[in-house]
Amino acid sequence: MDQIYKIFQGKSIKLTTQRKAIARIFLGKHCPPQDAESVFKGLQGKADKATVFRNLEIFESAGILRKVDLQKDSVHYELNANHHHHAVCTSCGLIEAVKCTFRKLDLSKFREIKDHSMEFFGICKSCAKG
Amino acid sequence: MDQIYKIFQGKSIKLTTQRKAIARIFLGKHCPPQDAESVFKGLQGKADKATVFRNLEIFESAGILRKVDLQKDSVHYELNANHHHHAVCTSCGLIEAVKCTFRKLDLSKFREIKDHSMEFFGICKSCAKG
DNA sequence: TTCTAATTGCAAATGATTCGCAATTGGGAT
DNA sequence: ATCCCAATTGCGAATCATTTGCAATTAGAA
Repeated sequence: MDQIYKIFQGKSIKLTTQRKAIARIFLGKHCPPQDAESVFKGLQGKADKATVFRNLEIFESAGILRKVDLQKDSVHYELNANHHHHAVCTSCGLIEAVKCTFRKLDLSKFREIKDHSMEFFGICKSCAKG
Repeated sequence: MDQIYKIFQGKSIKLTTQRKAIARIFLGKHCPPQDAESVFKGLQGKADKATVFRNLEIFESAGILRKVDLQKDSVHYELNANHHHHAVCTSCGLIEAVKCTFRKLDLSKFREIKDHSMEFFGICKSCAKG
């Protein structure tokens, strides 16, 4: 549980009960990327939805969470640790974690790359059978 | 100009004036990824915005366009040809095309990968100077 | 414990995208 | 070339994710 406090260490963010509850959700084992709606539901009334949106953004700025783009209608976030990517089944939504195979690239117009996304879309074995 | 007709060849999509106008935009030289709003503006009244949304989706299903995720608030599309990726300047929005450096990966739960995204976010040289 | 700036909840505002439906139109059949 | 009809369009209203204003609450420093 003090994993939660560790997360906020050194960040100038007040430790509100809402924030602890939100962090707790992302700290769950194998927690898949979450959007505001799913976090809000997971909170079962422990925080307002606007508060969830506000904090997802704050957590991202603080480096606690990172944005994940799964080509869904809403923005997803996950813990910013154990850098990896995702394969998403476009049929059932299943998400599998994927190692990063990113190689150096040379860009003529850029000074510095700070982040990158790399997601894969396809059909999982289970849906392929159906 | 008949490049436009070639695009629709073999697809069961009616060649409306609106669709030709939309296609023409994407066929422009070095056309960066466009969202519905920018396409709509580019059309200067030649099509309704709902028509733009509908056709971007139809074009994508037909394999004419592909979705690009630039971590902006709206969905962007570009011509589905010359497979490549993007580097986006998070300060000024500049987009540079990037070669695909995607390597094989092994997925345990997937039968088949149909598509992938890989975008880079950073600061361009011009913004770094400012 | 007190104080104050940060944070929250609520409700209203935005902005992107979608939908319903009547009017229009492309393109095959005649 | 003309007719016909399903596909497509324009318009406006609806939806959905996300943001914002503001008064009430609260964490944490003094």
